[in-house]
Amino acid sequence: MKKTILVFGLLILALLLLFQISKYAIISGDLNSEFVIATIAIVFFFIGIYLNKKSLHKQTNATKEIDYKKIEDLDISKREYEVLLGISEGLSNKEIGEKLFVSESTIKTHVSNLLTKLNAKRRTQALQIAKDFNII
Amino acid sequence: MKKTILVFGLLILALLLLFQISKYAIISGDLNSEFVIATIAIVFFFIGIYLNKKSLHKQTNATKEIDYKKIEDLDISKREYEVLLGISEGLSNKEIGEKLFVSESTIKTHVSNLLTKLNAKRRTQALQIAKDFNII
DNA sequence: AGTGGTTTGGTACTTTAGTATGAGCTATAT
DNA sequence: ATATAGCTCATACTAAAGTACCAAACCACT
Repeated sequence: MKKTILVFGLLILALLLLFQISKYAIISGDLNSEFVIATIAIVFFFIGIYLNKKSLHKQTNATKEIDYKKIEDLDISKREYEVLLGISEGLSNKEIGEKLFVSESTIKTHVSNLLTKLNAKRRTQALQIAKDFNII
Repeated sequence: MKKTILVFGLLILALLLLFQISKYAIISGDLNSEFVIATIAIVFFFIGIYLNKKSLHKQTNATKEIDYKKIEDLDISKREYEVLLGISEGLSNKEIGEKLFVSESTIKTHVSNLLTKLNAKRRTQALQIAKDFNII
């Protein structure tokens, strides 16, 4: 939000600056009006592209970004979240245990708690729910 | 490609038109130069936004589209693909069977064949691979 | 020093998942 | 007509996954 205001502020400043430049240029006859207008058109054309790319990028990223607040709301601990990531990579409990240097029993406990917190019956369902919540 | 050429052609035409309009407007003194320049700036600003939005939209859709050719390449049958979708919804074999009106045994067969074709050890891994291949 | 939350891990058990194999049934292409 | 491929289903089995319960160790906070 603050960035948007800043960008538009700079945009207005640039616009005013171009006004003055073009006025003097046309009056003094140093440059012809076509050239000034073409320059302005091109500059604003690319400003439009640039701003749009930024805002669209934010949107697409926003849907892909992880909702860390949701993870907290669901009361999922750091370790449980690591296990969830392991599941999303298609690993077995044993493999997740090896990756995190703990026993398979521990992973089972984490998975069981995760399923309760995500209100899922299976790990595949947990993945689906986690995706809906944008936490993976 | 053809559309791009058309759009840029129209863009150039619009530019030329604006040149003429602005020239006459400034010479005849009907409009002041600030107004003309501001109009041009705004018009091209929005043209930039519009064109960018279109091109970006195509890109984001392309990456999300399902690669049906890849499904064929992997030799995945229609029924097997339906089972894969069931898995991605987090359903159990039994639930997938109920959804497709076949027995759990049948689903097990399909799943087993799917895992072989996707070169996966588990259904969760199959999901991960299927996502990489853009087939779900 | 005690409390609460997290992490760890074990046992014992039930439930799913997955494999291997065989077999019957269709539609379709040769 | 007879392969061929896909879909169906069953049995019997092994391997994971998941539940329930318990308990110890740890860390941060008061």
